[in-house]
Amino acid sequence: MEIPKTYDPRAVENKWYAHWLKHKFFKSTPDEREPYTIVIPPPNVTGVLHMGHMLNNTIQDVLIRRARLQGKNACWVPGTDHASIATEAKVVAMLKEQGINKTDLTREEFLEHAWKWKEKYGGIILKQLEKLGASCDWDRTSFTMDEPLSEAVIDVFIDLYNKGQIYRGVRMVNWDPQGLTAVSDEEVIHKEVNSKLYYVRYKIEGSADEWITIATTRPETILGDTAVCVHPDDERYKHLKGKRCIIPMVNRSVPVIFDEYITMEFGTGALKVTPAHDINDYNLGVKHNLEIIDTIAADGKMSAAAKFYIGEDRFTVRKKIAKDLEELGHIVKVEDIKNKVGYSERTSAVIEPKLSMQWFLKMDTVSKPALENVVNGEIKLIPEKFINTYKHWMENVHDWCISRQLWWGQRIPAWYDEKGKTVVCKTREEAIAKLGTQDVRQDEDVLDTWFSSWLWPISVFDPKVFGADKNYKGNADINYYYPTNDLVTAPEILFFWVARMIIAGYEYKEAKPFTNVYLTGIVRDKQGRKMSKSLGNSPDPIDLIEKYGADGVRVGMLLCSPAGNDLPFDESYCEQGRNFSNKIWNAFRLVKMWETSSAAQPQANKVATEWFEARFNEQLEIINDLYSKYRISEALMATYKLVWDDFCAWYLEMIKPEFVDGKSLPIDQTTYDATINFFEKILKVMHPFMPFITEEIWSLIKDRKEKENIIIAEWPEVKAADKNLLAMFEVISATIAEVRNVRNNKGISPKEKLSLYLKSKSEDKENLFDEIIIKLANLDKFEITENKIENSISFMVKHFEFYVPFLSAININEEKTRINKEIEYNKGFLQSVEKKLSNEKFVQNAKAEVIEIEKKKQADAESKIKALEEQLASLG
RNA sequence: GGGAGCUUAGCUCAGCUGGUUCAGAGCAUCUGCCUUACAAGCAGAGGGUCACUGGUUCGAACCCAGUAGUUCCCA
Repeated sequence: MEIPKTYDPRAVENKWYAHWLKHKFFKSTPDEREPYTIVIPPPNVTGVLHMGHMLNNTIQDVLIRRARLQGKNACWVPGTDHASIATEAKVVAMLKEQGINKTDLTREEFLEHAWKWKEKYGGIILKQLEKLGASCDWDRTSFTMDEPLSEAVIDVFIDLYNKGQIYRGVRMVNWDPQGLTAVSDEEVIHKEVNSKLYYVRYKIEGSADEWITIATTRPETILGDTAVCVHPDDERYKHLKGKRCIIPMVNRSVPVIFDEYITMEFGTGALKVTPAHDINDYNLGVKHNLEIIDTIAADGKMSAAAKFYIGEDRFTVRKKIAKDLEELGHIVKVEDIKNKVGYSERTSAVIEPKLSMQWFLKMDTVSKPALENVVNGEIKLIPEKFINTYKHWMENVHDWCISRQLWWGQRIPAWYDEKGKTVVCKTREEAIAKLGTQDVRQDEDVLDTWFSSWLWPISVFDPKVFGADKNYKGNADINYYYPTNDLVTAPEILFFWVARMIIAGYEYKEAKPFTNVYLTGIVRDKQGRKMSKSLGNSPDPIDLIEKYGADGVRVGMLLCSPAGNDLPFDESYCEQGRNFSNKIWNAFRLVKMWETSSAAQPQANKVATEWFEARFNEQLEIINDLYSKYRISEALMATYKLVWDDFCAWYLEMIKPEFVDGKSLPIDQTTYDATINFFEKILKVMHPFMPFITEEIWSLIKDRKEKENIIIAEWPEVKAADKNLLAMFEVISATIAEVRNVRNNKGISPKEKLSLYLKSKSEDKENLFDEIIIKLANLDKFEITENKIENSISFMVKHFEFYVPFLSAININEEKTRINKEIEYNKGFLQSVEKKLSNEKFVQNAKAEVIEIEKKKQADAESKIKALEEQLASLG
């Protein structure tokens, strides 16, 4: 059989993914095994796969595949969320292209278009996950607006309303003038920007020429001012008590009020108060009973109440009014200033604080168990540093604005009669009965998308949990899979989503939704910028997969992703991943090429197999431990080194048969069998990271039965590792490296055979497995000598002293310098050890073991120096 | 403005309760090799006053205080 020299992932990956699907290896149904469950953070239905998804889902797949190998009933539930704002915006844009205005459609017509859009484009991202190898149970694919899940959302709204946790009220909300909806506090991104601070003077009412100067970054809101506020202790303004001033342009008389809220040092110490357009001003307004004049309409343009610039955008007006005030003589000065401005997470529009009627969920009581159970470790955040952030947020949590002025989403089940009387119930019929009139109107708004996805870990298994029947015990799925095990997500949605899922878990299942929350880093480009579509600095993951193979990209992603740390992504990591694929592929080619013989197993091969067995067990234990701590990138690195260094570079080289007359000699059957067994084991350990290539090699390395696939194989068990053997191998490998070093330094070809002598009186060389050293160091002999060898290069490994004799004369001076340097180093070291040991306080305070160690260091250094000095003397 | 974290080799990161031959790994770099598994490779090597300053200690990358830089969260 001819095996290509380089591994080609393309054909292999499609083939195996189809095979896994065909045999339903990803499918999970409750049984007697231990469950291992992950629910996917549902990607946005409008989304296409980006590097963040790539990282996130690779980690989930690694965890799921390993659990599956460990014999657990692994269930990874996929799905998408309906992303109300983003999707509605997409659909509106699409309709616009077709010449249709949203405002010309009825709600039902619009939703019909939206659903069509969803059917057409909504599945793209899930298809892309297949390319990556994601082993989700696709039969369980959920969507937050699926009928049963939507019903669950409505049930929850009604339930919380009935419990008095949901209320409706006029509040200052974060208004997105582009999306034309309120957004929650968490959806506002504050950014520092360069602004101007305008100093504007207002005339004191009834005075000839007395003024009060305020400072503002938003002069366009002057038209809505209903007071000017100063600090009661401010000497500059004490005389204005009881006075009023005149708002320019609109010529409105407003009071000068006094409040300790004011920072005297900022600006002039006098604050203009616009209760309709600033949350702090709003609070002042409530306190001082001020008039509220809403001068900015929902679309960010000036309303009729403003009286000027009606219909013009707030930012245009900012420039115009500054100019007009200047002309009227009201501008005192203008300064440059840096201030924070809120932007909508969804549309990037500048958020406008706006008073409006919204629905809120009270957070104080429902959030209690969610705080408690993270602080006490019942739910673990990985890395732990996020507990601080989480705690801080939960302790200062605000009520959650859950209504959105959109059509795409679950419509709020609140009904009003013509007088505005409100009932909350599931159907119009119920509402009619309760309100006692046919004339009922349902609330126009929908619920925040997170108000769906906070139920996700429950609703994907059993949406009926939220139903009215309080005695409902749950279906087989929820009782088996819940609580789920791990959640893998980005820290940016810790509050949006994670915290709220925990709240819902305790509220509706009296149990946590998951045990571990693994928070990944943010994928950044080389310059440290977050990868985003708008910056165009993100590679297309699908292109990367084409180029390096899914296995290569998976490895590449994980190599640079310690938990919770951002990862500055670079394609070269994928290259490293691809190279790793190729390495294991070629190891496979080598082994596959061998023919076997019935000859007895040579001693060297026996030792080699025993060593690798020990090494494998030692490393597997480390790898298991790293997994248990969710140190995934380190588990990968340990796996990488086990495969590349230990298996390929050492083990295979040790047992590799010689090439004679253009043909490999056969290998003995015992060693061959052991090697295949090792190969299978390392493939299993690699499989979570590199599912495709491991499945391919697994299928080729041995005759397999139908459905005998690595994806459902068993994770190897750790057996005791022979510590002595491992220690001895350290000496062997160091010896081989020293000989190779001699070659390199002296410019001797690797093909030229050398001799090696060990200075020893005893027979301890036997333990050094001479055959292996002879083979890997390319020696013609390896012997014991009682005396030093003339004209040779010497080196030491531990307490062993070696000689490599030379036919040609060696440069004595060079050797002397080298040995002297080494003596010097060892003497310096010895000195530091002796200094420690002669320090009374050290001897008194240090632990006995530590002192023992120091004494051993002393003895070792002394004997080494002695040996080196003898070598030096022998050089004359 | 308040809070949290980070700063170790050119890059990305390890370094457990302070104590094994004067800090480890991968990549990158340099040198030599196209040695019939792999040049997407092999063999070897170099590279760090552990951000800075001070303190505690017999002993500090690790503990404490301060300074600087940086990231994130909240307002």
